[in-house]
Amino acid sequence: MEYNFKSIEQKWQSYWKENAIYRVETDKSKPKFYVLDMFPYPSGAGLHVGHPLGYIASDIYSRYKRLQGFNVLHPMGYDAYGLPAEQYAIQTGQHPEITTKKNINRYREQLDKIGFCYDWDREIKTCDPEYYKWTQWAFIKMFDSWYCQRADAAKPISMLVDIFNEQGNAKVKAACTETPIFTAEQWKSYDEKKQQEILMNYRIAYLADISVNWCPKLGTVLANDEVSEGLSVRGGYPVEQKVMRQWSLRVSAYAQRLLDGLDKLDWTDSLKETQRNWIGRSEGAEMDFAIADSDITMTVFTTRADTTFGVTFMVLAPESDYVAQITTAEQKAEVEAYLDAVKRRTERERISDRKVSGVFSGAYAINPFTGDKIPVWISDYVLAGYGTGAIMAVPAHDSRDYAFAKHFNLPIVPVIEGCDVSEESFDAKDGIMCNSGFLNGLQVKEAIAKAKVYIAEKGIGKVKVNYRLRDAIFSRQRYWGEPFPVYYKEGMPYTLDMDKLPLLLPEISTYLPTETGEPPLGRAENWKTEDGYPLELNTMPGFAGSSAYYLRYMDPRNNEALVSQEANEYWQNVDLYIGGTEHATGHLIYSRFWNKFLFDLGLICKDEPFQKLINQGMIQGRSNFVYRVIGTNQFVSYGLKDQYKTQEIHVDVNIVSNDILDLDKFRAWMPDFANAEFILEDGKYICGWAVEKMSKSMFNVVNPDDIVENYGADTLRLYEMFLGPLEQSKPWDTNGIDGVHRFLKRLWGLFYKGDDVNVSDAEPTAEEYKTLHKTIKKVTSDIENFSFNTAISAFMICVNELNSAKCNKRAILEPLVVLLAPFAPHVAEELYHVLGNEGTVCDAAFPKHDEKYLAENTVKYPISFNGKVRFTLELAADLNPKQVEEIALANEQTAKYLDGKAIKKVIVVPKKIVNIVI
RNA sequence: GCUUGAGUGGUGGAAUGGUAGACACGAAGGACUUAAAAUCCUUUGGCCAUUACGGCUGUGCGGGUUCAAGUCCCGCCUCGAGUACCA
Repeated sequence: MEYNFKSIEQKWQSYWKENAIYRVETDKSKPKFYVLDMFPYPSGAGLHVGHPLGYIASDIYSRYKRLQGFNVLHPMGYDAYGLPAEQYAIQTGQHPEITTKKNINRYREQLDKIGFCYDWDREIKTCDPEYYKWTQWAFIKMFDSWYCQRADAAKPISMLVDIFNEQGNAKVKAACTETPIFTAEQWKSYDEKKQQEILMNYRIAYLADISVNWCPKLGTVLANDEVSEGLSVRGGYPVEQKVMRQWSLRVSAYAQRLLDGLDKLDWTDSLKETQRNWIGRSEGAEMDFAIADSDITMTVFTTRADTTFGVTFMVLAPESDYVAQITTAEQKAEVEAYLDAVKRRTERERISDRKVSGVFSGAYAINPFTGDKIPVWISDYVLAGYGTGAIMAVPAHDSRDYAFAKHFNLPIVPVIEGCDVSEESFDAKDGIMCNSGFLNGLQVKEAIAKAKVYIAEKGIGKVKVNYRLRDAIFSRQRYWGEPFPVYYKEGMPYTLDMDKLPLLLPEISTYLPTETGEPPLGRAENWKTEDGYPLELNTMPGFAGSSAYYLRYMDPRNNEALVSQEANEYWQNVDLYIGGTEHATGHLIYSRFWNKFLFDLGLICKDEPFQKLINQGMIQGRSNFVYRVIGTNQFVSYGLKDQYKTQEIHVDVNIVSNDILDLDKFRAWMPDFANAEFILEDGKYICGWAVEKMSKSMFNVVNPDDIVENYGADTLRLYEMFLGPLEQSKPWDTNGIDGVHRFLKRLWGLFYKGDDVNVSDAEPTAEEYKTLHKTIKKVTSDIENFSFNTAISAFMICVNELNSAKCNKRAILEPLVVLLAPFAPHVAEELYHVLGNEGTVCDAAFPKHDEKYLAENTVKYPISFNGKVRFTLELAADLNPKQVEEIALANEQTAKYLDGKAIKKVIVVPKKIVNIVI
């Protein structure tokens, strides 16, 4: 009987569905295991072959764990809010909800064909009011919380109010926006508005003035990605930096815990390192520099207090408040012109561009160590968001300061002995101090410590730990997002009561900002509370809904809580999380922050959400090209193209097979090519190819549906995994898929003779057992290591060996089928029943290998001389290294290769190699 | 720029510091077939040999450590991802 994947896959997919095979319930009798995929944003293009890569991997692992007796939670849902649906709505007028629903249905259809073991009863969508009720709830909790640094945890804001009432804020240690000191009496004397303003400085969700990329023409804020050279990518309109009042989340309060938490996680070192660098802890000092002839002092942060004697100028970020305070009348015009120019550059352009620019403020500061008067400059290489937005410049020992000093001819004073700063700065923290008064003669590290002590003693500043991690901007001037559960009374924000949640996203006529530049929600009618207070017009960003979604899967239909305590205590947190590395510094930081916040409130039991994390690589596209002879309608084959002047044109990879173009399909592909003529080689048109991003415009998108249609879901699953290591990015090339499809056919062939099942109950031979058990061993360890490609190779080797041995014995085939079930569940299920089993292969037990079948009698030792292998000896496996050495040296071939030379040393690596050093 | 990862045959890739190229695709040759498809067998890094179960060379580039390096160390080159409002 033929391997009819279509009927098999249909049959078992409906069986699984009808019998709810993959539904999962809390079951305290079994150990739990939680496997999660990063849920997708349902884009209009549907799934391409790259999307399921991680899902297949997690599916394999889930099925594996299940076969091992775990109660596996493996849910799926949709990150349904996003810009593309809104853009589409702006263009077409179609409500984003309709677009999103349509896309979700399409995704679901595509996912279903691949045979995943998701428990779809737990599906969530971030745009579902039942879900975003809890996103809004979490926001309210953050609004109602402050971060107490003594407890190192978030605490209720009511507790803070009590403290203010009793003792003011002098003794409060909080992660907060800088707030003047006040007493209890003063606090009580403040009116409601003033008190709210102060509390805002402490809230974890707070309003702040933030500089953003504002496009007046589009009436919206843009991401750095959406801006290029001062113009919006969409439309090409001017973009400027504008300060706007935005909701923010005090993520920075958690910087140290986010850093420390990494140590306990089972993530790759590189990902942890990325997060560490993103958080960017640096220990240094804050120092005050007085401005000459004024009572202003400027505070800077530095990690190199030791180099203060080398400070020859100061630099302010253009956005710094100090700029307006210190700029002199003479320099005012020049400074303003510069600020105006800087307004047109995004932060990223400022960071990556090495071109030096800046302007002198006219003011001078006093170096607190030397008493020298040094000029204060303004330049966009200093960022307002990091440190204090002002730096002390040490051109001799910082490359950016050096470039600036060279460009503007500012003095460069080295403070480390013997370093040459004529060509470049000396950035290393190494050497002995000079030109540095009381620090002279010290090692840099000692000098850093001594300078810090000096600064503290003299009251010049204080020792400080600074983090690069910034608070998350949480407002979006968009329609398609969660509305804030916030209303305004006398200009101050208040949150809605819980019983008013969810606050539903209102209908509006068009999805653009209003004429007055308000966000789209400004168009909503009656967008106010029952008491008539106006509601917030911004919506929440994409990461709002994706930060705690993993908790919701534990208890997705709970109306009383995000997750019940019982469900949370059973499922704990995610044991295995699979997703792309592009989320390393976004989602994976926000989620950890959000989770720690909920943990502080005692609502969940784990302070880290994702115990183990695997980043699957990105699947790139493999594009094909044809070569048109310029000015003609002739297309020349790849090998002959150099004989002509040609133009390279992308051609749809779906009409190309093994780089050979299907000429008729090509003519039918586009009207332009209907009359195409071809210059062939060997009667074929060979296409060129390149690896590029998979995208519609490159015509290199491969749809998983087509693969399933032509080869079946099991083949797709195996091939995606066979393509290469899970964590590496690699190009998709359908060409190799026949290999895994043939493997399934061969496996199938082991069970049948003609149309009849032909499985023998005879006892397998030792060889056959060895084949089986070595496969079990290899596959098991490969699954544990997420090395699915080599596991599939092991299956192939196994089937090839069984095929050569014409082995059709049940005792071999049955464990093999169960072993394969995580990878190719449909065919495994079918063959499991062919063997006469009842129920489902999902309830079988994962086979264990038995070492007794794997024992080797002999070992082949390569014998090498000075590392060069010359011949091989086959020796008994149970010899010890000494015996191996004796036999190897006594061998006559050894004597031949020694050629009378003396032996210096013999190295025997057991079961590996014998190396003779001569 | 900064952070982070990758570079091995015609292609995807394999290799706890121990015989580089497993497994698979493709290609070439052969068997079966009227023919094709499917299936099966053989060969397949390069160069030189073919009296041989032979020799040399070879993992982006340049150095180094080691009896032994694709693997470890130092310095480069190229490509991918992220860079805070794409998701």
